[in-house]
Amino acid sequence: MGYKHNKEEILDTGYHVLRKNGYHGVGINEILKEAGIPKGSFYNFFKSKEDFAIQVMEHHAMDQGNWITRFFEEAKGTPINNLKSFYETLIALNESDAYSSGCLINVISNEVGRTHDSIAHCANDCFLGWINIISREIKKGQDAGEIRKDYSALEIAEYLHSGSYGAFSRMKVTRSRVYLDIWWDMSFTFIQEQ
Amino acid sequence: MGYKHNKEEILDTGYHVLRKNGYHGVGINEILKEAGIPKGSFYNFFKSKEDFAIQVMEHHAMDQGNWITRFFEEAKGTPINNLKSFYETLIALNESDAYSSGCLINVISNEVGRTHDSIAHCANDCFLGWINIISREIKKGQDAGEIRKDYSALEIAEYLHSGSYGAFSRMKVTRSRVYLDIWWDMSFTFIQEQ
DNA sequence: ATTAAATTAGACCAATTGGTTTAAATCAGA
DNA sequence: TCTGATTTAAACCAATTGGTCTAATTTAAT
Repeated sequence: MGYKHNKEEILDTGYHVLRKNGYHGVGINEILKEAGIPKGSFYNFFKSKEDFAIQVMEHHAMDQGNWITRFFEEAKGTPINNLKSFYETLIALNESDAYSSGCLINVISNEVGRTHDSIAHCANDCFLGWINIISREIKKGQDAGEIRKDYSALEIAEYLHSGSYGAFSRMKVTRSRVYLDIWWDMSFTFIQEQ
Repeated sequence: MGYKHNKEEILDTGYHVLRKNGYHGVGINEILKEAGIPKGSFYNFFKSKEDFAIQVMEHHAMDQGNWITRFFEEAKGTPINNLKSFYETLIALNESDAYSSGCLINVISNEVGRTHDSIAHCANDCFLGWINIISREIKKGQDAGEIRKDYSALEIAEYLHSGSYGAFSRMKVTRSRVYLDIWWDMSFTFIQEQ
């Protein structure tokens, strides 16, 4: 049967609350209330708030990583078209909260990346995981002659990652996807084989 | 003679402290201690912490805007080379704190852009100011035949802004400029006239 | 020199912070 | 069914949070 509460659901609540409020923007008590668990359970599962945040990040990174992998597995188009629709989907996902939140890892790492080494390190690991998956599809695009080869697949993946994250940050202050769309259009023009 | 303390020096301290710790990562008392002013003076100058943060952001945006303007005025090269050395300088500026902080406006807006509308709005205004200055140099580059013309100067400026900010976020979690360098190299390859 | 406004100083406040503690309840395995 | 570990529950803690308040001091203008 198991106990009343389990880590997964606390991590899930944590994802939503931290993404919206950031790390210092929300207290443990509010997370507890939101998740409907007592404080004793929380400190039974997590040794500190920082530990909690890291586990939330890792959990989300895994979920998201699986989602990206599946996306490319199931995608029916050519590599560059799959990449285009991947980012289009990623952008569209932000409509649900009026383009106000952005990526959990980006929010947290920008906030406390300087003061919490372990969180900065964890964030980078999360990013690298996603970037590696995406770079494989880029490699396919290069092999198919769709994507330019003067930069490596990994470099292009890093480049797309940086670009999209900057545009996501801009999305957050404008509450609109227009800069993401500019980024998307220009990026895919730039990386295609001439 | 004026009173003992003035707003400028409090705003200056605020810039450094907020850039390092974020908005919720530092309390007013610590800012007060750092700036060496009593609480009464603070609430005489600023009506709230949020008001303070906004004024810090605006003050920094103006300083930085003047610096960018002067940079291009004094730059001796062709437009695209001026832009290259501008971003190179911007990146190099982050060596002093081991690439751990990044841009104040980016940090604050990512942290509380969702929960503090006025801060999000202010951040966007700050960005637009800088982007406009940069886009004028891009326009010169287009007129000189150095920069591609299939996107407007403003679009390219927005694109460079997003890209660099994403790379700055990555800088923060890796404590290194490598992704900024990748971004720099690729971006200038992409935007140059073919 | 007088005055009113601005500034300085810091004690004070209720609310909240992350975290600890203790005890009861619940579980899986022998 | 007994046992030891895990989980639940919430009272409790010192420290800190953003902010208020009052009084003293300093300033610039009259």
